[in-house]
Amino acid sequence: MDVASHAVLQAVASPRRREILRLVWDRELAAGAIADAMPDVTFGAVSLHLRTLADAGLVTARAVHRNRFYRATPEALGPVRKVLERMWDDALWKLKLEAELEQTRRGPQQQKRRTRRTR
Amino acid sequence: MDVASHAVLQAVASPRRREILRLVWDRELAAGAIADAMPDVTFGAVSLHLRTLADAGLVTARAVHRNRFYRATPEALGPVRKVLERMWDDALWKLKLEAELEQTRRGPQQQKRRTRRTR
DNA sequence: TCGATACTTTAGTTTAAACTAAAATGACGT
DNA sequence: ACGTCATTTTAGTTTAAACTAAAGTATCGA
Repeated sequence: MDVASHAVLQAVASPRRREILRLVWDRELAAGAIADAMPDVTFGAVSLHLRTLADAGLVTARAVHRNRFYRATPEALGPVRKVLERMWDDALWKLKLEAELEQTRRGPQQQKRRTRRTR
Repeated sequence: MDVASHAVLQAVASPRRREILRLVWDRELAAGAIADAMPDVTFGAVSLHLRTLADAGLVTARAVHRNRFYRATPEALGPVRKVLERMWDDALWKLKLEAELEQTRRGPQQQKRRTRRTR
């Protein structure tokens, strides 16, 4: 599980981002048009989701005049499919996971397999 | 995108749960053994993750004496793979998404495509 | 160069997720 | 019946994500 695949999994885990992804799946659409298609959320929020999707490689942007046209890059889902398929036989997965976790560790302060307090 | 697929995507989006999933991918393991393999998190936290994974259908539990043995059910990843593959041509996906979003909507209070304030 | 348009970024708030600590549950041995 | 063991659940806290409002950036037309 590399960093890129993690970003893709994170991206598609959000219903909101899947909604956006669906809109630009088979056509190019300007950021504003995407926001208009989602009346319950602000333009700013949509823009942030687009950035998340772009960082994951799930969409690409093309600037034309003042517009930025977004479109899905379905190829990006390929690697993830493979990750899901190969989880079980990837010998390095565990090690990669550990490196990945190191950045978000929190760690317990006291209790760890605590013996029940005699009351 | 049905509820079940959403649960699976949510479940595998977490590095911690992928770590657990990896541990029980090719063997049965008791909840305690899983917790022991993850020294930086409490038993309670592991148990909650196991529940999330079980709700998503990614693991199944088997009770033996006082132990509960968990094991991954790789078949559960099949539907998700298909979802990722078929996103683009699933005519119902958009409608399903809308139903799915209705439960987590927040909605803007004022601003929506605001005309810039004349200063 | 000024103002409008199209979008992005920042700052701050609210909501949800992850986690800990401790109490609760349930099965077993005695 | 009681205590212990393995695990789950609850309650409360911390961290991260989603969102809004507003400011910032860049491009275009007049």
